[in-house]
Amino acid sequence: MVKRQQLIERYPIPWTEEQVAAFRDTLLAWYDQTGRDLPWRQDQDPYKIWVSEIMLQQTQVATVIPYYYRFIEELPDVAALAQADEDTLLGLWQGLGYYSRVKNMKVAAQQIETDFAGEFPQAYQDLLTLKGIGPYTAGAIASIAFNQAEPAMDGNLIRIVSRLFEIEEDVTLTATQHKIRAYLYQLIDPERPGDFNQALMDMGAMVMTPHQDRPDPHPLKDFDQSYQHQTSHLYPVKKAKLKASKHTYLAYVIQNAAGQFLMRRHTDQELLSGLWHFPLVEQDMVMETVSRGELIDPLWRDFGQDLQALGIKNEALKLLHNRNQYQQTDFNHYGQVKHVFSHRIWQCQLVPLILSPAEEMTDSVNWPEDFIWIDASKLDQIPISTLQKKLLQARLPFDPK
DNA sequence: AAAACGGGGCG
DNA sequence: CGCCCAGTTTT
Repeated sequence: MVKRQQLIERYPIPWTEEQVAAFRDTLLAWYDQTGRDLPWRQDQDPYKIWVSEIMLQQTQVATVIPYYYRFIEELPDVAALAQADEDTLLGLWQGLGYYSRVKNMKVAAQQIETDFAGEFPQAYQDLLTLKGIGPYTAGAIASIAFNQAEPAMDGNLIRIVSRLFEIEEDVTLTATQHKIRAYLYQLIDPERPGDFNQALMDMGAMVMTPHQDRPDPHPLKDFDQSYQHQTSHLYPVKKAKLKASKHTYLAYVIQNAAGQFLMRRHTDQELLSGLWHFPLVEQDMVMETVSRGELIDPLWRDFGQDLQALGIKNEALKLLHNRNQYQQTDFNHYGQVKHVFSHRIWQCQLVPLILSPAEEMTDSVNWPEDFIWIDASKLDQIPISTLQKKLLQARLPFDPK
């Protein structure tokens, strides 16, 4: 945990004191006039703040309100929650989702009884020790219930600050969140920290929304760099996460009569280039049952040329057990391997084949350099990828070790 | 620091 | 149905 003073020194806010004061006044004036009047804003009972914050983590305000009333009526304080039985809790939570969180709340209530003598802890660091309370909820309770100048940094506050200052760094990075937290430390109104946080939450939910396509004038526009430049829609900057695309592969485990495996070195154009693998062929759909042809054809389509150059005839490739139809369950028996790259996910289905000795080889004229037959005992002498190691670990009808 | 978790809501 | 969300927990 980086200390507050360290962060402020590392990231001084690029505003004058007058600007900061004007920002607070503008924000709180808007909140006093326009902010939402919500049930848990009636008083500063930390228990009620806590219950509402946990509920709001997962559901919209309108949905939470009836649940909130019911919960508080049934379990009005920490002591009641600490003693509540599981069925009561689940009943009160039914329909909200994330049921483990209400279980965490009961654990936290018991922590309050045992670790804090039943007195709701006030210090941010103490709040963090409670099950289910992380940085956001600890900040919300410390500021709203106990008037401490702690930011409640949720998605709303991150979005607003990133727009105000046009923060170009990826907000998913820890360093960027530190910078935003540092700015919030300097912005938060020490006189009304709870209202300050709730004002920003309301602003984020009602005005400076995520999909703010048309940058309307808004109450904070004079403080909003992204409004001045009409760039609000560009913030917050998030890592262009190439959503990992999913791909299915058949991994052919081909063994000859001598017990050697056929392996292929990936070319420069491929992923994992230079490393040796069982021949892999992408498959765009997985079928319930496949005929021999449906299983062998993809291999032949991609590598038939090479296999012929190796002296392998199509007919010499036999499915294990020599069956014509393969059920999906047969596949499961041979195992699958999942491999995750940063940008793609490969699901590999092992396909064990044997090369029929009787019609095994013809003479090879020009041996393709990218293919070898290799003894299982020598697999550790060639460079292979983690994926290939996983394939070797997968359940096979024969033991490659 | 990154991944796992989690179940309702959404396209 | 599969993906996404937004925080906490776990590794």
